[in-house]
Amino acid sequence: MTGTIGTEAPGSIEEFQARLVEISETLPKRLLQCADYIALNTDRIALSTVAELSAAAGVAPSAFMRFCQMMGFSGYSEMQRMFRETYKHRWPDYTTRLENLRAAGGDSPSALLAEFVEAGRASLSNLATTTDPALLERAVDLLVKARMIHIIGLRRAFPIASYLTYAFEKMEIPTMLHDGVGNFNHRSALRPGDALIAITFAPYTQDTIDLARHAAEAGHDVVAITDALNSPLHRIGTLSLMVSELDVGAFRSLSASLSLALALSVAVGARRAKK
Amino acid sequence: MTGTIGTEAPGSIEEFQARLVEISETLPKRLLQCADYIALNTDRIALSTVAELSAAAGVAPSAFMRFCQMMGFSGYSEMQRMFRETYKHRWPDYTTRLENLRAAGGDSPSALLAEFVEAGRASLSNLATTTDPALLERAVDLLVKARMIHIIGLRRAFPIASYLTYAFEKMEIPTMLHDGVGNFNHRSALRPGDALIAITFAPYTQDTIDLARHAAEAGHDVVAITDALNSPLHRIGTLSLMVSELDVGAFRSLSASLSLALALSVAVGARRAKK
DNA sequence: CTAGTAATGGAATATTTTTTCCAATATGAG
DNA sequence: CTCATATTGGAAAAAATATTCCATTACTAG
Repeated sequence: MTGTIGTEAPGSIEEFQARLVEISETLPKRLLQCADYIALNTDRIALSTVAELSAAAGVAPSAFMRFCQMMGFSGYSEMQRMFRETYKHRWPDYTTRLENLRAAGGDSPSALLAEFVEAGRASLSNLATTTDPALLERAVDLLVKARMIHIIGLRRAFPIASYLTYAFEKMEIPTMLHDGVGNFNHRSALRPGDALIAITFAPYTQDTIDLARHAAEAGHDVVAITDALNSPLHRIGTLSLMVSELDVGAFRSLSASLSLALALSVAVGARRAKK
Repeated sequence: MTGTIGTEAPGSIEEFQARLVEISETLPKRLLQCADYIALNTDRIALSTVAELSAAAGVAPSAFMRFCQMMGFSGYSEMQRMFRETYKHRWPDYTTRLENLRAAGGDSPSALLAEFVEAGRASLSNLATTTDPALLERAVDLLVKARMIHIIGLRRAFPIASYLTYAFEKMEIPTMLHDGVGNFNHRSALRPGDALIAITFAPYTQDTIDLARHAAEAGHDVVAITDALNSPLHRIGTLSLMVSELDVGAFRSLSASLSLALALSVAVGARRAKK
């Protein structure tokens, strides 16, 4: 038996890679094959079985098994678990985390700020990895064609609606924000050729849904910005853009939603300016 | 047996999502629970076991199994295989995906999105490292004491002002948003013991500065959220919190400002609830 | 209220995947 | 060349996981 005992299992991808380099020096042929393959295909570990990986690396499963042990894990499962956990942790559960914080008496404003910053960063990464460029492109197309752009987003979605309005206004694109002031019903302001951007997140706001439905039935293009597949807007809208944002307690940082909205509006502005 | 036969299994995430929406209409309670959970956590399928997912969705494993069949798969394994295959090709790795987004180049929507995402992430990191915990703490103190919290933030700062208002409202803290609707001047609404949160970034909005000055002169506590030392608010406010946000072209992502605002309001809410 | 049908949860079974073990093979020192 | 030791591959055992089946419960129409 070759000495492996006494070494801790890597707890992060960085540690994993460090260890990989370290042991590569002293590995026999077959195990080196494993190491080389893994060095190039680290990200396959989370999704593949030993059988698949060993076949791809050109070694027997049992050899691969030994490789895992040389890396400091008890076996393949433990190694895989590390990777899966890491990938899942991109999406931590903030509600419980916040409760823990509070329980530990750490609900100082700066601790809260740290949580919001974290949540915001995670939401942004997630937005970058899940957004479909083609869909975004199509949304821009619709809005470039529109004679006038109507915007609705109430309560939690209101900051986004208002920032969109600000951005369009600054680029001198005809825009109307349906803000509900005075409880006036402006739905008849939608004229042929107009488009609507509707924004709502769970729990969905009825007025937003109503206007979106009305617009869709009247034949307007409706670009929906919402949070999930089962959102009512998804069924109504001509096209829906999905943003999932992490909650911290009962609140959402909105970072991702705002970035998406802004990218959308600036792209529309740029394309219009070209004409 | 309920009719499922004859439907092809979804072969891509898009098809999967379409089918999910489609069947959601007709699903019984438990299966709907599965659908709702999956709608929000689609990306977990590739990495989790039925046992984990069903537990997370709050249903029995067998119910989850039936859900998979309703989706058109022979079982969970087949469904999972579809996701694993998809992810093998485009693994949601932040750096790679960001490059993909950028690849479209120029002012394409996805390249812009990448810019905003990056700017947002950088601004958030910067916020976390530059914010002074003691200052934040003092701001919270001021606001906890206040009889009523007035909020002003116009134009570019309006989304932040409105989200603050939303947050305070949800926590049942007496709040008034000075939004400028109808050009009414609500400055006399400031009563003894009230505090003001004033938000403005360069180019500074005159109305915001005016109200802040008025409030300060009348002896109210003014918490300023602004962008630089030379901001007029900085001289006026009792206390000012600084956020520097990166620009993308002429626009700002607002991620950092919103996170700061939210942390502030939640901290105030938490402290008030304790009393 | 009742019968009939659909939905549900849990336990039993089947399948896949991991892990261990051992005999066969290679390697290197003397 | 030979022995001692290290390495390897395959097959059997163990563990984890998916899937089916069925008794029980909840609905619904009459």
